[in-house]
Amino acid sequence: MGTKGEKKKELILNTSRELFSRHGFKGVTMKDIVEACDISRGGLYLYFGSTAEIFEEILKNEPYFACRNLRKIADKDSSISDILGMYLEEQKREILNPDNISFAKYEYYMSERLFVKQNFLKERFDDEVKDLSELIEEGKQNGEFVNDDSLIAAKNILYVCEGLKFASLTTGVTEETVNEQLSYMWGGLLP
Amino acid sequence: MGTKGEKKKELILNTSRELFSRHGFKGVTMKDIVEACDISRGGLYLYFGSTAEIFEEILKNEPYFACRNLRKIADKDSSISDILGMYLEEQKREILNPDNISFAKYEYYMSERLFVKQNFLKERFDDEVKDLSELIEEGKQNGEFVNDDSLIAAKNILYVCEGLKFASLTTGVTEETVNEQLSYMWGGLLP
Amino acid sequence: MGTKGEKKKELILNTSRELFSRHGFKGVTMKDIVEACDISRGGLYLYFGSTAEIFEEILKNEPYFACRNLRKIADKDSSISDILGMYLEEQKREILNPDNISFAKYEYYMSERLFVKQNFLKERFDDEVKDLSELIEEGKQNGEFVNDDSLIAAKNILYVCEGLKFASLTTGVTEETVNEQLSYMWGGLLP
Amino acid sequence: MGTKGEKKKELILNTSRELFSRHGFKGVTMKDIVEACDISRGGLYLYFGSTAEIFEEILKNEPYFACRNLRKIADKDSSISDILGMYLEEQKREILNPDNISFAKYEYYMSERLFVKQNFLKERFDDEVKDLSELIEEGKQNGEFVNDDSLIAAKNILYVCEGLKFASLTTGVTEETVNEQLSYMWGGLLP
DNA sequence: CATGAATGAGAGTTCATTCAT
DNA sequence: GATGAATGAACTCTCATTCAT
Repeated sequence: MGTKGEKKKELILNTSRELFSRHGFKGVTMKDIVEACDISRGGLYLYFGSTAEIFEEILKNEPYFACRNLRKIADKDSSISDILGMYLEEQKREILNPDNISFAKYEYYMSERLFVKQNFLKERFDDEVKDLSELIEEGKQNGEFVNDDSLIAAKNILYVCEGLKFASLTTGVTEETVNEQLSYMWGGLLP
Repeated sequence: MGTKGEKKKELILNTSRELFSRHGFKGVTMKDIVEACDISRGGLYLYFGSTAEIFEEILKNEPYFACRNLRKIADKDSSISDILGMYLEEQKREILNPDNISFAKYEYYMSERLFVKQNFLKERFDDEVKDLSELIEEGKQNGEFVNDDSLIAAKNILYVCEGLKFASLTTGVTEETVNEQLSYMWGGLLP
Repeated sequence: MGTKGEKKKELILNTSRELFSRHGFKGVTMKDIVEACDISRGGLYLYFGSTAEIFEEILKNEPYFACRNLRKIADKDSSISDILGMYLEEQKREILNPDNISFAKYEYYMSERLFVKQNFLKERFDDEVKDLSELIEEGKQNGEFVNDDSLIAAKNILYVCEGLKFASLTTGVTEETVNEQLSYMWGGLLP
Repeated sequence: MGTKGEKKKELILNTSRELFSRHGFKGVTMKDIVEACDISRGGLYLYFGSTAEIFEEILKNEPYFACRNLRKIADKDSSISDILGMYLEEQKREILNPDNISFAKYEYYMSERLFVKQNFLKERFDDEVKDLSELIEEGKQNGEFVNDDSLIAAKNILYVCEGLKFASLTTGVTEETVNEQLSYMWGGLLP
């Protein structure tokens, strides 16, 4: 169990996550958080000094790496294709639903100009590439997939998804377009 | 020659572009622009009603490297592959040397996401898709390329490039990574 | 025919009257007038220095005194009751339709604190009282009306109408209420 | 005793009332109030969001002299006529000695006319009509008064008084005029 | 620890008024 | 005369942040 202080911190983080997902990073003020949490202004400042601080904390706590997690929850007898299919389904969901903290995340890194060689986003991305490429490699080993370089293929999938996510925010994408693209990538892996 | 009003507008746009490049979209206020342009508060409002309005105007004026233009400047005896190669070279250049205002652009679309739907970005993107798919289709007709659906392939190229551009600003990408991805896409088109 | 200058002045006054009727006195700015007249800012200032100046000019030009005018346009064989009936009809119309310059007029005198012994409004009101009382007196002479003091009766009618006009702006009045009140006053005059 | 917040609110209302009385409704800005109260800009907004809000609150707090109250303080053996007489005396007093804030009140309702519909003024007026008509009805029952419809008669009295109050601020009214009108209305009730 | 009233800097916006052309 | 771009003062409103209780 957590102390009272930990519980309040928890409350702040959970509530703020909801707000950031809905309104983006810059769209949430300390005042908004105070009101949504129904705590006092001073109370919030006891735990966090700014929205950026809260946001960073949220990002650290984010359960990331859908690919690795997927393998854990997948049935014993799921094929690699099954797992990749589930992964792409999840990506599709994220692309089509813009009320997602990942957009606030991008916004945050854009506006704060936190472009550093080894930043948080990069770590996550690299992890994701690694695990996805291992998945594909495995599929290649057991004959499900055919491709030259699993690492490049994995990156390709992630870049396309990234591009689609951005497009979904700017120009909009239809579900059909997403399906087409996912199928196209899929086609590049099959024999 | 431009009228006095046009010159003032020009001044505002150029100065603002500089500011947005340096401080991002949300980092620039109407007041900042007024001061940087050394004009009066009211004077600015004669031309633009908000930073968003100014920013959109700047984006509209940004030169972009259309596929269509390439065909015009290409040699008579260039093959379709040559032209596509040039196009991808240009994309690579853009990915690896992002203009400073690109930061602000992504930031803008991330944070303003609820307000944009039918915009000029979409138009531009659709044009680009159309031209690129026609190019690929032509390559298919004359046997240079092999692919099922030129439209989907064109979109794929553009989404990957978008993903790479975005990544270049957030996580960073090496030239090698860009090369790999462009080759990978290229591979998907060849017989 | 008027000179060019007089025509422009005319244009300004007519257009402004429309605006004041719709938006009240304080609801109209010099800018509004400039735009509605489609003239230049400087042009307006050549003729009038402020909205108050324009408004005063409009009030001066107002064709007032409905009672006296009514008698002129009434049929030869109209009875006094007929004329009074028409007069009250007109009052009713003004009470129920708040898009009327008379409200702007009150607003103006309220906000400008132009309460002077012998002001414009007082003159008009006194004229109205005089003519209306003469009308009633005439009705009394020819046996249509019965009342003690025509002057007091005339004032009564005007004060009730004033009260109703104000109520129409603040609490609202139904047509039924207006009818009741007009009938009630009418009843006080009949034998 | 009042809480600290209530005291501050009190301070704001009292100070604003003074300002509105002196400068009218439109003549007072939030800034003026802030300065007069010697509080911070933000501090004022904690309590009220606009001058209109403050003004409405002031009007709500204004004591008014209800017919109902009169009956309570009247002698046991006062006749209905006595009570009505007292009521009209009070009205006369109000007409001839308008509070300074009355200017602002009329100005407010004149200029804000589009935004008000169901408001407390209406409630108050309706209450007053009800009580006054009951009084008259009672007088009719016991033979003191003779009239067709007590409700209409009550409204008539109130509209005349309203008209007189308004006139007292714009064109001015003499005590004699008020007396005449009150007598005239009185005459309409007597047998 | 916790509160929430209070602060004050600063952003946005409007408009009367001027003045070079 | 006529124009309309330009000015700048003034006002509204919001928020991060502090601090007495």
